[in-house]
Amino acid sequence: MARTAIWKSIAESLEGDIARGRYAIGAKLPSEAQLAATFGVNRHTVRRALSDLSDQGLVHPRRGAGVFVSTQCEGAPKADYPLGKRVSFRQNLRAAGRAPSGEQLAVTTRRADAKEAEALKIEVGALLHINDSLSLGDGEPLSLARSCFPADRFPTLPEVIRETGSVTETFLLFGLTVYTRAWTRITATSATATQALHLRVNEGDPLLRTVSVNVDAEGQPVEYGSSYFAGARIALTLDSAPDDHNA
Amino acid sequence: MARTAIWKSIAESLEGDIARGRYAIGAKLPSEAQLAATFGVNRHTVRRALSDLSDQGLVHPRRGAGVFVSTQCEGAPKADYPLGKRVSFRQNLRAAGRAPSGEQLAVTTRRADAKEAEALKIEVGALLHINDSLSLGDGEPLSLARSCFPADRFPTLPEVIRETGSVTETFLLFGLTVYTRAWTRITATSATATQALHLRVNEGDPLLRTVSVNVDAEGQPVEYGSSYFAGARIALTLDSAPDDHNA
DNA sequence: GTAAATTATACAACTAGACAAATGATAGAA
DNA sequence: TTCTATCATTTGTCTAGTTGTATAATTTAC
Repeated sequence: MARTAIWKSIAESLEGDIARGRYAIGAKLPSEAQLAATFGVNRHTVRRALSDLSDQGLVHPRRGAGVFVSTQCEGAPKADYPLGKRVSFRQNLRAAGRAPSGEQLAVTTRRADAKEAEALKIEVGALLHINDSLSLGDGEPLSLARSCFPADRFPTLPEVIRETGSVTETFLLFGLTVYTRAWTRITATSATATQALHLRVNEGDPLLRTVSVNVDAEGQPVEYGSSYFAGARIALTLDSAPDDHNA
Repeated sequence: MARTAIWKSIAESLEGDIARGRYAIGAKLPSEAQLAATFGVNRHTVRRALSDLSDQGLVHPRRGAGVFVSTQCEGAPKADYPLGKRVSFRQNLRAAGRAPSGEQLAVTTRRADAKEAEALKIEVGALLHINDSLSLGDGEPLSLARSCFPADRFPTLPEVIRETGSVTETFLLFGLTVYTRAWTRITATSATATQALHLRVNEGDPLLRTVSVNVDAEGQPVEYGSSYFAGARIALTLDSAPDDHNA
């Protein structure tokens, strides 16, 4: 009788509910057990349907927590992220037509190791402020970033960045209006379990890793940053027009 | 295929931080709640990780006080991120498909699809010469490159490039001495079976993909290229020194 | 009859929330 | 100063709920 599979009709039903706004973006669907009860089927059948929605990118499950709506329609295109001399995450995203937002993960202070010291041209063991954050575009996690700042130059940075939540604004409050990217290194890596969790991708999925240093007008390093981008959602772009695409 | 447990990934991360000296001996780790927030997991999952470190003797918890580092971990060297060779972006450009050590894979001619036509600013269906090549450094495969050229501008390109094996030289023979990169897009992908074979990596390993267009002095596109770099062996670097082309 | 779809069961991994127990800091009183 | 009470923070423990995975039995479609 059922010429269409049960799971498929369930998937379509849920898909309709999501598209119709019955479940808002970010909302939690009823548990698999509940759905199974209301549809009158086995939990695995519901899981098959949810797996389909998950493949489409409509929902995103979190073990132990539930299944959450990620977007109302599928197939969002990759966001272009220009790497120029002046890089502002928020500006870049707005230019790409996506609403930027950020999530502060941790602000810590510790001593610099050799690599960090070299990049920032400070002494090994000098104090660093470190800001870990997750950046989102349209609610989708795009990049996981760690920025290191020399503490002697930005002594009160932890409080400031906790308030502003933005590196650009923080620099502004320290009177640093002009800074440019000195260099960037780009590599490809695989997502670790925790990275995958934050970026909402699967473990082992390809990530873009950028490591970069920003310098002020005098060429003094002010930020040493390392970011992981979800490879499926972001394309880094280089316009090698010698110009500054700026404001 | 059992994924690595989240708690294990967290344990490894903390272990690395301790080994790297981020947390000194006797230092107090962030509270379980803080760690849970920064890792984006439940406190119990962090506790599972800490319990592992505690079993290893790396840390010791004190109720009401915190978790403290007991010893520096000597085992588990935990290679940071093997960035591999550092190849300057310009070198990569020269090397991409035109290094003398490169290996010619195939030269074909066919009609342009929509994307290629747009990139090269030619008609869809116009003839293209396509050069597939593999470039090596120190005998290691570094990148797998495909370059597309408009056939009407370089009619005899297949023979020429087969002889020279170099795009730069080929351009030279066509009287094209000055050309610059118009733009580059960088994404992360997973290696397919055939790509893995050529690049001598494992299927599914992360790759860097660059797509770019070279233009002549008049801004006319002359080459549309796409390269796959072995993510573990290559780091693309961007020096945003004031735009000097060439050395 | 066979293969696919669905059900059934069990357990592992993770989340959520609540509460108890120990600690560290502060303020006030003797 | 010294002691004490208090409070916020932190680890320890417990219960319950949710998703992930593995195995096997049963029904359904062809």
